[in-house]
Amino acid sequence: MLQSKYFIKTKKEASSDEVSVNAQFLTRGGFIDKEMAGVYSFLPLGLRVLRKIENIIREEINAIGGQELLMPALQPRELWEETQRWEEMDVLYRFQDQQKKWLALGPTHEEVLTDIIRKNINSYKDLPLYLFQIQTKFRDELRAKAGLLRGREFLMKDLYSFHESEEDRKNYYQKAIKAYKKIFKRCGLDVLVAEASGGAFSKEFSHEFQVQTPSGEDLVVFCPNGDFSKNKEITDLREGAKCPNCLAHLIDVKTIEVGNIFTLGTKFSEAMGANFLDKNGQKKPIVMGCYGIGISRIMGAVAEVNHDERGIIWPEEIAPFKTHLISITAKDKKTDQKVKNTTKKTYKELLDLDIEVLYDDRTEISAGAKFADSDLLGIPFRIVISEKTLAKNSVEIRKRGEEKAKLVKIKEIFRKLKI
RNA sequence: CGGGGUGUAGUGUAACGGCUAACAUGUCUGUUUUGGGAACAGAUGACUCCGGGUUCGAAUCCCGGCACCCCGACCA
Repeated sequence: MLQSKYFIKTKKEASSDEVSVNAQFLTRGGFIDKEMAGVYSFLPLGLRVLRKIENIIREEINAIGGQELLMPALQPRELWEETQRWEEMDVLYRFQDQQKKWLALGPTHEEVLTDIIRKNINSYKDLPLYLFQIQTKFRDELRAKAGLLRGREFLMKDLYSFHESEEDRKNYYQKAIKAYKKIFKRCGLDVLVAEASGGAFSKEFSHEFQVQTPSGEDLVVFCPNGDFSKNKEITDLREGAKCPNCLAHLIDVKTIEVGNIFTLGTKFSEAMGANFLDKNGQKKPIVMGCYGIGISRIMGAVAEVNHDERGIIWPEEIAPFKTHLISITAKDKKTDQKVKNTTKKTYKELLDLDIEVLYDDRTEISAGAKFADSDLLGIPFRIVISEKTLAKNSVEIRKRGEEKAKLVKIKEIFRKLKI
């Protein structure tokens, strides 16, 4: 991608009404654009990141049997009344259409999917079944805040599982935990898997996937040995208390919740009449589970956790590009032509090797400005080609986040980047 | 929803109740420059959030609204 043609407008200064780190860097880097409180556009650069996160999730959920579908955001009031949530859910966007019919904008999709299931599933032979979607959710938060961390409109992956028995559901729950761990690892996030309240759904605990960071809004108490981890809302234990399992001292940390998995049991299937016939011809409610991941929130969380004073440091798998190729103009025209030619050639070779590259081909921008932009964008590898490097028949490669750059032979970089 | 704060060119800031609302940055045109946000010259860009009021006179004071941010509550 040629940077001169690409829609990236970086900003030197952050807007004063955004305080959170993720909003500041994502806005300054031209990843997102704020439309109103808790509502953002994803600009081309930011969308690349979002899509990468999406694809990681898609791959891992497919790997545990998930089948992707897409449900409507626009939903009828009647469906929500079946589960009492039309009145109960405070964050539900409700509005009337031209014919004065009440509609909702989906904050979650248990109702819609349970409706689909009751219309289509009747037999134990169709179970288990795992359906998921990646879709924009709408929640009327009284206080949207912290950039992408708590929006009123945000991208989420929601997976729902349907089972014959509670036992089968529990097995799948464990599978989901494993898949989730993989997903977050690939996104470059270390997560704590914390027990939390089952909410309105269940007396059983749910599990939250929590990223540690001082800017988090949740509080998790955990054991450094890894055998205790709970959201503070369900425990009285605090920092310094002894771990009930190993007696080590517990630690309090602030966290951002990036995923949460719930036991639904038969709450929705009973309320909405989603039943199946078992082997003995007995009619039973379908046993359900649900599993969410905040995709846009992951993007924000990564920025919160992974940055320095100059900008974001994207983990490789979700970076908008793998390499940032920069050429620096030389004084002498002939030399400059040589620098440009070498850079162009390198650019083509990277493209041929399917290595995603953003080529800063802008000519009227100073070297310093290019470097500053590069640090702000946070692309994992920066390759600089200039008069200096060519004199040594080399190019410079630097990993974002590391201070020192290395001079390597041009051919070397392809080998290095292939890893 | 309770509490607090802030609204002035795209962005960041300034302006005693009183001249044509200033400076920086960005953007555009030229010249020059290119290893850490270069220099000069010129240009562009604001119904000072909206509505009312006080006043000879309001960006500035008062009232109402709206928007945004922060703390708390809330968070399938």
